[in-house]
Amino acid sequence: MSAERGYHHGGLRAALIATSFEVLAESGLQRFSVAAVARRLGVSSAAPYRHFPDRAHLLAAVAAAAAADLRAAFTAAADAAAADAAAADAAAADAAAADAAAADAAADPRARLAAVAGAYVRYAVRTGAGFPVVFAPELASLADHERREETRALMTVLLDLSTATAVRAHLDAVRQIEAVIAVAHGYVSLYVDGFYAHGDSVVDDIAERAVAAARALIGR
Amino acid sequence: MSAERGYHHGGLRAALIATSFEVLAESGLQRFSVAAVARRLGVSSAAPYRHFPDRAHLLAAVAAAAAADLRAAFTAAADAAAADAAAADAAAADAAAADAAAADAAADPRARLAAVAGAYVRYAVRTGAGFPVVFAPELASLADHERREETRALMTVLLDLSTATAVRAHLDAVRQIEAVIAVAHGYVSLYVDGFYAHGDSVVDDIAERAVAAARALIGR
DNA sequence: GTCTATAGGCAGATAGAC
DNA sequence: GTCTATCTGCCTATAGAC
Repeated sequence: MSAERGYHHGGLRAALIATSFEVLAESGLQRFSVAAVARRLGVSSAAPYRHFPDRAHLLAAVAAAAAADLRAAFTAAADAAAADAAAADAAAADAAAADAAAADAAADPRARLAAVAGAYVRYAVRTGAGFPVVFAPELASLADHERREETRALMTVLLDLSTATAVRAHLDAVRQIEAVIAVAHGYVSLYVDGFYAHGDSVVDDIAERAVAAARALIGR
Repeated sequence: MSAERGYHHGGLRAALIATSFEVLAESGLQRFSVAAVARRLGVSSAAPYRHFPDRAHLLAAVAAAAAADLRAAFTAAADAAAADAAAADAAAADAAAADAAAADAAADPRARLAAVAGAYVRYAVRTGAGFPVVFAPELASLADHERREETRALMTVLLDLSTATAVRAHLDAVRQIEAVIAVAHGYVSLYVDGFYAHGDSVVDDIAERAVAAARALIGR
C-alpha cells in the first residue's frame, strides 16, 4: 500500500505512532521530537502536522497505545505467572491438574501481581513508553477520550490485581500497586539513565530482580 | 563580597554549581542548560565558559557535590534511624540506655539501610541531582578525579550499610542496595515526572513509603 | 497529503572588546 | 573575568506550491 520511504498517503498516521515508540526508546520523553520521527520515516518535518495538530497530540496518541499495550502485557504476565506456579505446584501430579489450576484466575494472586513488575520493565525499556509517558502532565489537559479510557482501564486492571492479594483496605491496595510500579520503574529509570550497561541480557536480569523485589514487597 | 546580580568576579564558579542544583530541580537533567543557570545568576550566557570548558564539566562538578551530599545524607539518616529504633526499644527504660544503644553504629542495621531510601527521596526531589546525575554516562569519560573519588566513597558507604545486614555474599549485598535505590528512585522518578501532585507533604509521604518498601525488601 | 521554505526560539560554544 | 555579538544547529509550527 505505502512506499517504504517518501510518500505514505494514508498510512502515515499509524506509522507516526509506531515510529514514535522507536524515538522514545532511543531518546526518552524529554528529547522526543516530531522532527526525529519524520526523519526516520523519510517524510518532511511538516508532514506529521497534517495528522496531529502539535507534538502533544501525537504523544497523547502514543500514550493511549502504550496504556493499551501495558494492560495486555500485565494480564498476560499475570496469567503466565499463575500458570507457572500451578505447574510447579503440580510438578509431580498429572498435567490435567496443572491446567485446571492455571485456568483458575484466582490462583496465586501474589505471584500474579509480582509478574506485573517484570512485564513493566520489559515493555518500558523496549518502547520507552512507561508511566511517565502514559501519565505525562503535559497531556493532562488534552481532552483525549481514547487516552483517558485506556488509562482508566489500565488502572482498573492493576487495582484488581492488587485487591486480589487480600489486602485489608482499598488504600492498601492502591499503595501496594504504587510500590510495585515504583520499584519496577526504578529499575527502568536507572537502566535508561545509564546506571547499568545496556543489553538484552541486562534487561532480562533487571526484570527478574524487579519481580523478586515486587514479591518481597507484596509480602507474606 | 559579590553582587547579587551582574558581576561575580571570583565567586561565580561556586555560584554556578549552587544554581545548577536549582535548575536541575526544576528542569531535570535532560532539560538542564548552561544558559538557564547563567540567566538565573544574572550573568551573560558566555560567563560560565570561563569556569567550565563545557556543559559536561559543569555537570561533573555538580555530580561530585551531589555524591558528597548524598553520602552525608545517607549516614545521617542511618544514624538517626538507629537512634530512633534504640529509643523505641528502650521507651520504658532510662534515657542513658537509649543513648548508649544509639551510639552503637551496629544497632539495627536493617533500619539503618532502609533509612537510605527516605534520605534519597528527599534529596533527589529537592535538588534534582540523584543517581542519574551522579552516574550520568555523558560524564563517564571525563577523568574528573573529584567526582570519581566522591562516587567511590558514596558506593562504599552504601555497600557497608548493606553488608551490615548480614547478607550471605557480596553479590547479595550489591543486589540488596540496588533494590533499595531502585525503589527509592522509582518513587522519585514518578514524582518528578508528574505522576503525583507536587508539594512538600507529598514528598514526605513518598519518602515514608519508600522507607517502608525498603524495609520490606530488606526482609526478615 | 506531502512537499519546500521559512519564521522564531533556544541551546552550546567561540571571538574579541573592556 | 565578564561583557556583547555571533555562528551553528536543532526544534516547533506555519504558509503556500504541487
